[in-house]
Amino acid sequence: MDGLVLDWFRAHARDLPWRRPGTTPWGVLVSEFMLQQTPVARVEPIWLDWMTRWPTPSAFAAASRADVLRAWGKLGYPRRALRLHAAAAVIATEHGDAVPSDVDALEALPGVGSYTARAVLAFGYGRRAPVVDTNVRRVVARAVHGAGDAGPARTRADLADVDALLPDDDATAAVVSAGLMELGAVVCTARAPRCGDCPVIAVCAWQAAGRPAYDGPRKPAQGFAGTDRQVRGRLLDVLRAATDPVERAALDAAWSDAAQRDRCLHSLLVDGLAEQHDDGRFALPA
DNA sequence: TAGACGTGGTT
DNA sequence: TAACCAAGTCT
Repeated sequence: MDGLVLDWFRAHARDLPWRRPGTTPWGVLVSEFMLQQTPVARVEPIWLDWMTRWPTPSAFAAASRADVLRAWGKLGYPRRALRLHAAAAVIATEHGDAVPSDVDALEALPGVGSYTARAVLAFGYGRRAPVVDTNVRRVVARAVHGAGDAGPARTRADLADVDALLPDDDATAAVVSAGLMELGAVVCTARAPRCGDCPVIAVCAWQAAGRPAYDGPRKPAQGFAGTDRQVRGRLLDVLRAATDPVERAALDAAWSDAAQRDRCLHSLLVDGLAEQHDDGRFALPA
């Protein structure tokens, strides 16, 4: 299966900015942070701007958190921006401004988990590493296990499944990893897989089984309207848009439920996404 | 370990 | 239209 994925990817890979020659491991790390739970189309312009502005970890670490959060814009989950900022500081001071190239050092960085660490190894350093994201888990669930979808993560088993698909050679394995993700992203999609365009259809266990429907547990629907996440987003939007610290009244206007608003404002302060000045006004953190 | 954590496009 | 989905991590 790896050979099929390899040939298909070489012929059909999307031209994404962070895949272009010359992208540094730092550029890859930035892209992976931004792509956590966020679609490619929304990441592209922000990533381009980011790399021009902050081409190295140390350059980025020197920026203020307010500048970082404004540059992050409405990418979502802004705590990722803060974690990337903290990770850059560690890289600059403890790793000589070079993104680590071993799993343990990478996973020790804030905001870097099992997926991101291996993605950096594979796409930043051309190394053989089982890269397991939601796309790859779906591809493996179908093509290897014949299931309709992936179901809950089985971390160790997922890593082993993907590891078994990778060729020995580092450079080739890295491309296969990119190919498996690409396959899940553009062909073996969650809702309406384009099996007619699939390079592994001849060896796909799901296809062979007659494409049975997924029968495992469904992840609970994640609401948004009315949640603290929405309120935090509203409050942060006010702070991002303001050039000067804002009065509490400006934040009060962003959400009518006072108790929820206060709770969310407090949580933003605790998370380091906002701060209160001595005069009582609020702003993005310095 | 289940749930929190942003945002917006698609079906 | 409401629900689903998008290159996860942390607690």
